[in-house]
Amino acid sequence: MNLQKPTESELEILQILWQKGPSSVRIVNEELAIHRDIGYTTTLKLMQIMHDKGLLSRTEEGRYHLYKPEIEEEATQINLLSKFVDATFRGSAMKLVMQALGNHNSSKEELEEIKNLIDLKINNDKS
Amino acid sequence: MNLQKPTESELEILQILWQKGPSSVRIVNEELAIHRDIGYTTTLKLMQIMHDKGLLSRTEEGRYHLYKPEIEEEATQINLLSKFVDATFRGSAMKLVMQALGNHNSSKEELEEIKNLIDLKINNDKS
DNA sequence: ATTAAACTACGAAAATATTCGTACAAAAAT
DNA sequence: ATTTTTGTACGAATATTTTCGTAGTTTAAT
Repeated sequence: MNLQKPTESELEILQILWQKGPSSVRIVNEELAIHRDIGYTTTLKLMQIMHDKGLLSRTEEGRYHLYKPEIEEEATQINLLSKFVDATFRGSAMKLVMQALGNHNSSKEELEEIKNLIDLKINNDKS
Repeated sequence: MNLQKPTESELEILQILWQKGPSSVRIVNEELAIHRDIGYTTTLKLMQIMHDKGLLSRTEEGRYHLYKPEIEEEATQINLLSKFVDATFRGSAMKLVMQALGNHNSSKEELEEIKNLIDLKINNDKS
């Protein structure tokens, strides 16, 4: 299995690929360039490294390559979240949740959704 | 203000100092050494660098130094959390909360506490 | 009064991560 | 047919973070 921690740059690239689906280096680079200064060959090199590591697979489409993630978005999020909770909240997921709820505006609908999830958990624990 | 992102090692040290209060390099090093292999001078250097950056202040207590954090635990958590949500959950704090609730066992009491927090938020938004 | 132990300071090596230049190949435009 | 554009490959420079060795100072122990 592949549960190594991607670097920050790698995560940026993964996000783009998870969002847009299999993409060429050019597409990814254009997306990255919206947020920061980055050269084409830098993106290329990063994606080649990720390919070497097995984080991305690729297929030749004519003269360019299409890259796609080899790790799943949700599994990766869970993995990173668990490390983040340990490092930043000394393992207290509850503390993190409270902070997240306290510091972000969220709609009534979202909040109700979370309440439902909690009720579900409470009821599950009963049985 | 000081809201630069501490490195992983720096965060480990901050956690120890937040937890145990002002401490000497030796104390911090002993704590770090529980979890991983690390030499005394490595910890010393890290703490000196953090002092240079203004992350830690120190007082001479006889022949050694007592270090203490110059940034607050909660403010730092909020700062890191916001960056983490952006990088890992593309800004969706709700997604993060759901994952955190879904993947960590938490007591009925804690869950009730969160429900209360949510109700509070919902009512606040009404007024 | 020597020696050993517990410190700090600091340069520099090692490990990681990021960035980019240059070389080269293939396709598209002129 | 040349030139320009759009790709890949890859070595190497930079930047950042982590690690530690060595030197030197002060205190404690023999």
